[in-house]
Order: sequence, then structure tokens, then C-alpha cells
Amino acid sequence: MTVAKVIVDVPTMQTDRPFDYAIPQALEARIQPGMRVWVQFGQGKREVSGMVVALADHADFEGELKPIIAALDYAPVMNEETLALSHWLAKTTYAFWITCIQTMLPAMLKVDTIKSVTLGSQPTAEAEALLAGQDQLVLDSHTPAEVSAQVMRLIDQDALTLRYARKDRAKVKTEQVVVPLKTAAEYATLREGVRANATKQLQLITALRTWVNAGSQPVLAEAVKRGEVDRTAVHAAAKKGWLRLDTREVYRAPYDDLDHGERTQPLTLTADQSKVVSTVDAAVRQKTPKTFLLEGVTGSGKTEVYLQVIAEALKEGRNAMMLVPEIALTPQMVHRVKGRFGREVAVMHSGLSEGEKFDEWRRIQRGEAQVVVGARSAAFAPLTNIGVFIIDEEHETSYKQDDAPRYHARDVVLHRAQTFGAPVILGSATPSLESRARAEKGVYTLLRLPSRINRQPLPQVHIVDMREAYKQGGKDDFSKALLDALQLRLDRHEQSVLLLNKRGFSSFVMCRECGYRVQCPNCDISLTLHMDTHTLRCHYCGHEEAIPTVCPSCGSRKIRYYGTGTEKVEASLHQLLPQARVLRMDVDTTRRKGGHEKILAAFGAHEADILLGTQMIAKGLDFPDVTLVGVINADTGLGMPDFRASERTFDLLTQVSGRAGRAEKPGEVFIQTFNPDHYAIQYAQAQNYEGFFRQEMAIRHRGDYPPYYFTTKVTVSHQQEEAAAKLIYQLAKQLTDSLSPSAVLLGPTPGPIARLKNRYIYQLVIKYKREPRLDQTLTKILDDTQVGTRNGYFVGIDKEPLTFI
DNA sequence: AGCACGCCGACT
DNA sequence: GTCGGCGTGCTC
Repeated sequence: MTVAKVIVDVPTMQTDRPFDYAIPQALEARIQPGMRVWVQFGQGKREVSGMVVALADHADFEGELKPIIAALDYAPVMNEETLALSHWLAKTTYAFWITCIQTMLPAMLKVDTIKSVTLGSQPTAEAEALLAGQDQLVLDSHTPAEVSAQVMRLIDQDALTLRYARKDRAKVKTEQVVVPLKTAAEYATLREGVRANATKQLQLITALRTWVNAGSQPVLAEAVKRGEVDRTAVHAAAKKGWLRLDTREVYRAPYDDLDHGERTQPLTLTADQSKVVSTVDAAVRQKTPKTFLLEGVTGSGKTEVYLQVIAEALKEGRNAMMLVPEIALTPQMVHRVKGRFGREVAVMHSGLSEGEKFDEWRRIQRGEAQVVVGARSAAFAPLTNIGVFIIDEEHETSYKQDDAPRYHARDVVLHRAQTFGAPVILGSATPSLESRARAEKGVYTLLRLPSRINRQPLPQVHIVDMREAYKQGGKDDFSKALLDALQLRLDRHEQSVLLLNKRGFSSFVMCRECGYRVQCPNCDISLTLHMDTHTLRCHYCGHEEAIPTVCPSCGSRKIRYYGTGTEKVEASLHQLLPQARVLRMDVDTTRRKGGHEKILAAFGAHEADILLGTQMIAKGLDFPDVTLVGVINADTGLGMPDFRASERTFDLLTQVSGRAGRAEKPGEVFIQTFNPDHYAIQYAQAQNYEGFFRQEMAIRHRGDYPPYYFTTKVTVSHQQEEAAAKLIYQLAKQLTDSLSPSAVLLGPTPGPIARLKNRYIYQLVIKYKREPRLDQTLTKILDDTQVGTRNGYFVGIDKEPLTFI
């Protein structure tokens, strides 16, 4: 007897293990590991989906096994490697196995369970009234409590019957093709029998003869569109047996134009680039899972190195994966890769529709793509036989997922690299301290691209002391120096980019009379001003309300906007430089699909003189006529109580500075700051990564912070503040007892946002060097607190969190 | 999660 | 005496 080990779609601690199911005769030959199945689970008639993770010849379960009801896939959607990866992910991130599986699969493969009731064996008038003439009533989270209570009672009376159904979202796009069934001669005969005025039929027969002669099976919709045939005539002919209509699967191809365009040729490498390429190529050929840290300044040609290494892997008959931060996954980037490898490339990022993502995923799954380019979640792409992994901008925080499973794409890639025996390139102009320190210790191999291609000089970087700026004629958020520089660019018809550092910062409404700030009613944070919709919005729970005209607290009319939003800066620019054409790029103007590209294209076409935006403009843009980059507020991030604040500020300033003057025209950068002496700003001015690294490492060492120590964050939340506080102190005690004396416990403290979505949050952070028992303790904590979820407790564990305190 | 079983208060 | 509240335990 074969049994299937199934992980059911019930994300709880108690059910986070395989359950044994019998495989019915009819499915005996079909069921394989990696297939989704439909099973009954629990006492009732509840039906859920699940994933077969293994087959066994005997059951470990003593009782009687329930059978698998149905297979949801014709072929496995996960292979041995990705299944093992999902298990590893669950273990290392403390997330449920099923949650990990769902994260790894495209959203379209998620099965929705539909619960509904139909008339039962003893129908009553009440039951019939409830159904209101419909044959079923769907129950979901929107069903009012009193209705579900009534339904429960009627089910007990057999007046209603409970039903479960599944809704698979996966929609395979199909098209119909015309298959001629007769010979040209037979069609000629048929033609004789058709009335002379039946023009559509005559036209169809002509077309069919052409197709038979050409041996083609045209797509129906296309033939109709070209006016070659009439749709009705084709369907009529199909009934008469003149032809057959076949349904064929097609892919939604988001980059169809690039797939079939001309391929670009590899560029000639500099000596530095060649050295890097040949070093990595050797590891590709020898299948050594070495990790290379590629430190290369902006404009040093990292991308070309990536492309040539990928080419080497393909030459060796292996595949390649390249991760890029979401905001850097621009059309320019996709063009460069698709331009070199064409249809071999599958692209996965959030800008695609669910259907497009599903199709790209299936192409990879079926082995039709050799190269995968994508953002964080593309690390899970079902690519096989991977010969090289690349993570560009490896220091980017977007590689870490903020909710369960809290994974870091870099860790996923390093793990898969071990399985495949493939080298990894971690590339950055400003590597994360963690990676750079590992290179120092020899865990990673450090490779450098120290100079810009074409020997372009680095831009001249000026630091503007904002404490002095107003004395010297600065206005609003602009120093005189920056305004003059902008004016000069306008006179010369050159372009400028202005960066507004939004980190740890947003515009809000405050009363000048009493200091009242408009807060979110559900979360402990100030509401953010949105001028486009004229509302105040909470960035965490989405609460929205109108902008008050009088202070809700003291009744004063002196309620004003504070902070520097892009909108406000844009308004100042219009005042100060009325002739300048300004393009604004932020979350509000890029929300719509393709909004990002439109703005960049407009700027590239010189439709504006100044591009004003937030972090997103710092990534990978390359406009030859930009000769000035201004950073309006370099230090808002420095004020944050986060030990990585300096690193983030340094990264951002270095990146954005690299955006100036990439062509023949020399660039200039102005950094406005209230902390001109801060080392992060000083080293960014000098474009001196090594200097920054040394100093920051010293500071981390002094504070026992990463990369010298590991960190793990434990979060507790509850509707009642005392309940959350009580539990976190209890956990703190439990942890202190089990940890070695060398470990440090920070907190417990209220979370950075003490209340979110009406839940109070408390957290603690463990810093440690080596704690072999920590994993066991954390697992036990999760186990113990699981019973508490009923009473509204939530416990979360985040290994190596990127935001805390 | 969601369902059943089981043990204590206000009703026919 | 019973109907029904929600605390606890289990799901192959």
C-alpha cells in the first residue's frame, strides 16, 4: 500500500507536519510528491487542499486513513529540490511549512476553499427564506455573525447541508487553431457543392486550401482578425467535418517584443572585468559553490560581468538566476538581459499581472527558460540545474521579506547554491557590512572593480551645511548653493535630479497652537498627508480621513502641514524657479502600472528639467544629460534609532552621487545636511567605501552589533496592552534562563510603533555569538504560545531583522 | 483554522 | 429537568 504524506493548508502549529492519506486505486499511478491534492481534514466534512511532500509504503498513523479526494495537478508543481527548500525555509524562518510552500508557488496556484450551504433533507420555511430562491448560500468572512449562527442551527436540524468546494485560480490561457481535415483536392470538390452566393463559405474553402498546401494550422482569432475567414463559417464548417478546432495552450508573454528582437553582442571587457569574469567562470566550470563578493563602484560595468558569466553557465549547459531589487528591475534592466539572451529569459517581478507571473513560472517549471531575472521571490523560481546565481545590489533591504516567512533572498540563494554546486556573485558598490565582513574573514572571495568604465571621473560632491544655509539666503528646503546650481543647469539646458530622503520621515498635520498631531485611531502613528486625494492616511492600516480645518483638540484654526513631502518641495520649486519644468516621482505618481516607466521616459525625452523623487530615483537610472544631483535632506535617516541608520544613509548618498555626469559632461552633487561632519556623509562625499566600512565596523564592534553578533527579534502582540506586556516579560525570563551568559537581551520594549491595527506590540531582541540551544528554545516558545492564539496572542520570530528598536 | 465534545447557567 | 454558552483537544 502506498500512502501520501500531505501538508494540509491549515496554517497552525499543531497541523504543521505531514498527515498520512490513502491513495485510492484510481489515483495510484498519478499521485507524486510535489502535487497539490484535495483532502478531507478534521471531524466534520471539511475539505482543504494540501501538498504531497512524500510517498511511503506504510502509514505511521495507527488509525484508519482517509483517502485523497482528488489530485489538483496533472504534474508535480514542486520538485525534490524545491520541496526540500520549502522545508528548510520553514525551519530557518520559524514559519509554517504550508505558508512557505505557498510563498514559493505563484499566487494563481493557491486554492480557495468555498464554504456554502444548500437545502438539507428536512427543509424548513426558514431555511428556504434564507436561501432566497438561490440553490446555495456562500459563507465567508463577510457573512454576518447572526446569519452564521442561524445557519449553524439549521444545519443541526438538517434543514441545510454544509458543502465545501474548491476554486483554483489558475487560468491557463488558450487559443483555438484551425486544423484542416481534408486534402486540397477534396476541398476543390467541396467547393463545387457550395452555392455561388455563399461568399463566406467560398472564402473559407480558399483559405483552407492555402493552409493545407502550406501545411499550417493558423490561430483562429488571428485569421479572423486578418479577415481571411469568418468565425461563424468556421464553426459551421467544423460541424460539417471540413476542419477541426484544436485548443492550444499559450503563454502570456510580457516581453514579446524583446523575445524576438536582435541579440546584443558581448562587450569588450576591461582588464578588471576580465579578471572577475574568468575567476567566476572557473568556479562555474568546476561547480564549486563559492560566494564572490563583487565590490564595484557605480558605472564600473558590473552588469556586463553578470551577462558574460551567465553566458558561460549556458555554454556549460547549465541555467542561471539573477536577482535584482524590485525598484531596479526597470525596463532598461530587462532590455539588457533579454537583449542578450532573448526568449531564454524569464522575468518575475511584481509589475506583472498574476496571469503573466503564472505563465513565466510555468515556462521555468517546464524547462523552457534558461535564465531567470527577478526580484526577491524569484529566488524560489523552479529553475533546475542552476550553474550560477547573481544577486545585484546585495545590500538592498528589499531582499528581506517583512512578513512570514521572514526570509532573506540572499540566504535562499546561498542555500540553493550549495545544492546545485554553483557559485554566487553578490554585487554592490556599497556591500552590506555583513557580506563585506565575511569577505574579510575569507568566507566569501572579494573581487573588485575599482574604476569606472571609460575612466570617467567621479562627480564633484559638495556638502552644504544647512545650519548656515538660511543665513546665506536659502529658502524653504533649498540652500542658495543648490538653487544656484539648479539655475545654472536650466541656463545650460542640462538636467537635474533631486532626491528627497523619505526614510523615517513623512509629512503630517500639527496644530501650531497646542502641538496636537492627527493620529491614526488604530495605530500609534501620525497620519500622513496625501495632497493628491486631500486626505490623511495611515501607512500601516490604510485608515483614511479628511484633513481637519480646525484643531480637533483645542479648536484653533492654526493647524498646519509639517514635514517635507515631495509635493511640498515641488510647490517650493515652482515658486523659486518658476521657469523649471519639474517631474515628480514617488509612490503617489507611480502607483499605476507602468507609471514608473512613463515618468522616466518623459524625463529621458527632456520633457522636464528636474526629476524630483524619493529613494526610487537612486537606482540604476542612466540619463546622459543629468549633470546635477541634489540631496535635499541627507540626514533624516540618521535620526532614526536604528544601528543601521549610518549604513543606509551612506549607501543612499553614494548611490545617488553616482547618478551625476555619466557622459562627457562632468557631474556635480550637492548634499544638504544638518550634520556635515557625520562620518557617513563625509565618506559618501569622498566615495570612500573602505573608509566607511572600517569606521562603521569599529562602531558595531563597540556596540556588539552585527556583523559581530547575530540578532533575533521576538514580537508579541495582543489587543490588551497588559496582556502583551505580561507575555513578553515571561518570554524574556524564559530566554534569559536558557541563554548562555555571553548573549545579550535588549528589551522588552514597546515596538517602534507601539500599536498597530489595534494591537499592542512588544518586542525583544537577542544578540548572540553562538547559542546552539536558541533554536530549540524558540521552537518551544512558538509551541507553547500557540494555544494562546485563541485568546488573541500573537508571537512572531524574526531572525536577523532589518528593522528594530 | 474549524469542528466536536464536554461541562455549567437561564429557560420550556 | 433541558438548551445552549464557549473552554479544550484533535485533525491522517
